[in-house]
Amino acid sequence: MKARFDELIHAPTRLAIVSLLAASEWADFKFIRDTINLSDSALSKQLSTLEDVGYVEISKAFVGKWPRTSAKLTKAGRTAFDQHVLALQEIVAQSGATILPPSGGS
Amino acid sequence: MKARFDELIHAPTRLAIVSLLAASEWADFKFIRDTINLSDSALSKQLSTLEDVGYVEISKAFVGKWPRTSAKLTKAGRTAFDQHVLALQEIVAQSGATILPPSGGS
DNA sequence: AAAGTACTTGCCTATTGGGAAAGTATCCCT
DNA sequence: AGGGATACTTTCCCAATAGGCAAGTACTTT
Repeated sequence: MKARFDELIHAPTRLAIVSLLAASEWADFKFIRDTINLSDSALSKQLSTLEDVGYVEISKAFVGKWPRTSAKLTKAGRTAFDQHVLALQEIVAQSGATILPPSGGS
Repeated sequence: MKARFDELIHAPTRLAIVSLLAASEWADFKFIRDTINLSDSALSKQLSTLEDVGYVEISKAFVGKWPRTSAKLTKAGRTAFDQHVLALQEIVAQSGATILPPSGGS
């Protein structure tokens, strides 16, 4: 896998979102918002951004009577994340730190 | 060592600078500039920023007749970098990736 | 004297991220 | 039915940031 630094993923908030999604299959809005401690509007915008570039898939389903928005990494999103982690590995490796790549693929 | 995400270090350009400095004792201006491919002004400003917060020490010496500006991580800078790497480790660990901390101290 | 080295500083602009608040749509409660 | 709540989305606004360019500083080479 080729290492590719991804500015979009690197930004602190999106790094938190994407790595959270990398750990879970589907994560819903409230969970993400509360986990990374973000306002509704900020999260909404970041998810739209990530969706626009094809890194996340958004699902809007009704659970009972209530709408629930969930997000999941797309294959492209996971690849970009994995590559970004590799890029961090390369950058940080110079200092003596080592980053091992994700063990789980998509 | 406590993990602490550092926004200042996280920014792409400064992450490149700091991890470069983490690998070398002293690095001089031209070397950093050419390695991370930055303009003089941009590097100058970033080094000033890093110096202002106490993460780098700047040395201005004359080598022969020519001035040479060099930079080195301070202890605080190295600590902040190490802690930031740990913070990345924690974030990324959720996804199945593993980051090992730097092996070499200051 | 003119030009080059080695930066630094000021000016400007483009982009970004986030909060606040209003908007949309639906639902629960009284 | 009206009021408030849930679950977001969108608009408005602002503050911070980064980088390029150009000018400035200080000294050297030709």
